[in-house]
Order: sequence, then structure tokens, then C-alpha cells
Amino acid sequence: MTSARERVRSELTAEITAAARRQLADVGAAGLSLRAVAREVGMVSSAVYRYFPSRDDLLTRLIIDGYDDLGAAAEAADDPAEAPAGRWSAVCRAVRAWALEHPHEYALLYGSPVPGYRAPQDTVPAASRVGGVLGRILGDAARGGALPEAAGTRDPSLISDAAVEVLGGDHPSLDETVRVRALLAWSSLYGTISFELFGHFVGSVEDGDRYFDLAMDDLARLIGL
Amino acid sequence: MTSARERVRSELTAEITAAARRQLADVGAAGLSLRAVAREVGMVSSAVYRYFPSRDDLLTRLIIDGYDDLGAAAEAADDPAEAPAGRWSAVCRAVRAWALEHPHEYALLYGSPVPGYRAPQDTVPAASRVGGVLGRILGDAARGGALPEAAGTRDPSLISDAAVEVLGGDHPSLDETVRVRALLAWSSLYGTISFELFGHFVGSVEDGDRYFDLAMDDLARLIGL
DNA sequence: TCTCGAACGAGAGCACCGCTCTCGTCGAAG
DNA sequence: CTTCGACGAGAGCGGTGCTCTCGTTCGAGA
Repeated sequence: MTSARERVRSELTAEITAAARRQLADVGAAGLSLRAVAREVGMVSSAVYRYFPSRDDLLTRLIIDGYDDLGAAAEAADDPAEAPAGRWSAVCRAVRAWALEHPHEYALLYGSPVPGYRAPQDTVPAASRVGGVLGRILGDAARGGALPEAAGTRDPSLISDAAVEVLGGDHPSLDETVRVRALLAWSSLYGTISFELFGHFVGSVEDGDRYFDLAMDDLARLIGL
Repeated sequence: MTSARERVRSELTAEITAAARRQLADVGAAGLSLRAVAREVGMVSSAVYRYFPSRDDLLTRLIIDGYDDLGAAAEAADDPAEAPAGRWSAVCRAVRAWALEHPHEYALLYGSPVPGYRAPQDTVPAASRVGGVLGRILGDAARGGALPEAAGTRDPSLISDAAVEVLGGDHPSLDETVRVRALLAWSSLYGTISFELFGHFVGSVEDGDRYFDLAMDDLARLIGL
């Protein structure tokens, strides 16, 4: 039921986002210009507004695509047959590799929010894919008996039920203490990558690859994997 | 030996940076407009270029000031008479409090780099003040015997000599393993704050204050404090 | 004390930006 | 076949960073 008009519209939309993606990789989100994107696809700037109501909506599209691309990379790097600690390291390495390959996209996703704070609702499903992978590793480790028994405390006012579900759900090995550590490890992964990418490790860390592996091993131990 | 002209120049420079600081707090770094700053101080835009050669130089000034302000807050929060773990928590809390009070400045410091990657040289001394405080805590803990004996490994290609010096220098309780953990804890502090400030914890962490305290306690234990 | 150059503020202007509006055109649904 | 909506082009508005020029004014050296 797709008319020719709808097809050419979706093709043009894809072409615009592709051009925007290229420009994002070149000059970063701050330098992304809707007019330049229009020039690249051979349009006049006002015509682009038929497809994206504003520059920020175009950026939101790129954010969602970026989350999806990163999430796919993380999912592809996770082999459920491996041991939990190995899975954790592999996924962390994949996230870092993606960030190093797409620094401007990474900055768009995990750096300073760009506009008047983007609408989170649309980006949530794509944004939670990496967290989902990491949570699955934790849950599998718990169900596989790789985690020590926990004290079993549960404090509903600290971590949301949705996050508890993502972090492996209910299990004797999972309590608020290890869930806090899992969230901490999750954000620390991005803290490490951001520091490397944004230059805060310049002058301190000499061998980024080895430092990252050691740091992620420490985080795995922190969680108990 | 300061002529009247020099004095009025430094006063005007301060007035411009103050106006820019206010605008940064209002609309963020991306929305900071040199022309608006000029309007606020009652100048025409071209006159501001007598004091700052470009908008990015003005931003660099704000970055340095921000690092200094944050560093001062961290130093003020550190009481060397306290136990290492308590000092660590206090400094972490101070950094977070500063970030929550100055979200746009924090984003400017630790979010995506703004221009064509700022000149790091000028910002380095101010930027390393918080790291200096945390490193001092680690060194004091080692010299105070609060840390377990370490294996004593030293790998010069992993962490720079300058960073080793900041992280307490040479001591039997300090080896590459705990130094990696200290750097990890350092970046994790900012990873945690950034996730909270940039909205990545929305839907997961319900009680930000308590989560932060628990997470920082975990990091202190990771280092061995 | 006078002079001359440097510092300064103001203004015009350039190229670019996001975004809006209007106006022909063309395709597809009725 | 008609008609209406989607579409691209173009002009234009207000804003931006930045440059250049032009009088003015201040202050250091003669």
C-alpha cells in the first residue's frame, strides 16, 4: 500500500539523514547545519523542512539511529555461551570500539545534551539496548550460579522496578547492593570512555587499550561476575 | 604600575566574563552568544573583540574559571584530619553538589568538547585541582597505613609518571593495580554525575542522593580506602 | 608640555545560520 | 478529468560570529 510518493518520500528522508550523519561525523553536532545538509542532497534549505520540522528533530533522528547502531554493536558482541566475566569485557570493548569509531556520534549520545533537552520518550527504547545487554549478562550470571548469594535487601525507593527487571529481575543473588554496583559499573563504563574521548585522560593514561581492559576487569569484579 | 587604562581594561574584561557566565548559566554553552554578552554590558559586539579574540576564547576563559571554581569547592570540602574514606565521600559529594548547582558549567567542563577541541595547555592546571585533591587523599591513606600492602608492580607504559606523582607517589601500598582503580574511581565519579545530570538515570535511579552515596562508598572500597 | 601612536568604541558589512511564508507545479485520489 | 494536497524553489526575517574602517581618546616618550 506504499504509493510512489510515499516511497520517494522515505527515500529522500533516508538520504537526508545519511547526509546529516556524514556531516555529524565531520563537524560534530554543534556544527551540523541544516542548510549544508540540504546543499549536499541538492535541495534548497526550506525543502528539508518538509521532512524534518526542525534541526533539533533531525538531531533527534540521529540520536535514535546512533543508539540503535551502538546497541546493535553491543548485542552482536555478546555471546551468551561465554562466561559472564568474558561477556562483560567483550561488550565493554565493543562499546568503546564503537565510540572510538564514531566520536561525534558518541558525544551526541553521551555528552552534553544539545537542544532545550531532547524529548526522551522516543529515544528510550533505542537508548536502553546496551543497558539491556549488560542487564542480561547480570541476570544470566545470577541464574547460572556465578554470583555469590546476596543479603536480599530490596529498597523500592532507590531503584525503579523497571530497572530491577532489566538488571536480571528477582533472584537470591541479586539484591539492592549488587544492583547499585551494576548501575555504577554501567555508568563507569561510559565515564571511562568519555574521559578518554574528551581528553581528560591526556597526561595520565598512556596505554588506553590496556587501561580500559584493566578497568573493566575491576568493574566486573565489583559486580561479582 | 597599573595605569588607569589597564585598570579599566581588566574591569571590563571581568564584566564581560561575568555577563558571559550569567548567560552560560541561563542558556548553556551552545546558546551563548557573544552579541548578547555585548548587549548586556552595553557594548557593541565588535568592541568585545578588543578583549576576547573569539567566542571560543571567551568559552575557554569560562572553562578555566569553572575548573577553578569546582576545584576550590573540592579543596574546601576536604578535611585532612578525617579518615580517608570519609574524605573521599566528602569530596565526591562536593563535586556533585557543585555540578547540580552549575549544570551548564559542568556540561561545559565534562560534556562534549565545544569548539575544534580547545587548547588543553591553559586549562590543565585548573582542571587538575579536583584530581589533585583525590590523589592527596590516596597518598595520605597510603602513608597513614590505611591501605593494604600492594604487590608493587610498576608499568611505566600504562600510567604516566606525572599521574603517578599526583596519585600519592611511591609507596609500598601503591602499585599499578591500585592506581588503575584510583583512575577508574576518578572517572566513575564523573560518569555517575554526568549520567544523573544528562538524564541517563531517568527511569532507573529513583533516589539520586542515596544512590550517589552508595556508589561512592563502593568506589572507596574499590580503591581500598 | 606637546605629540604621536596605540588602544578603544561604534558602525557597517559579509557570510552564514534556523525558520517562515508564498507561489507555481505535479501527482494521485475521487 | 478535476481537484486538492504534497512538494521544491525562492525571498525574506532576525539572528549569529567575525572583519574592517573610522573617529576619538588616552598616555608615554620627546
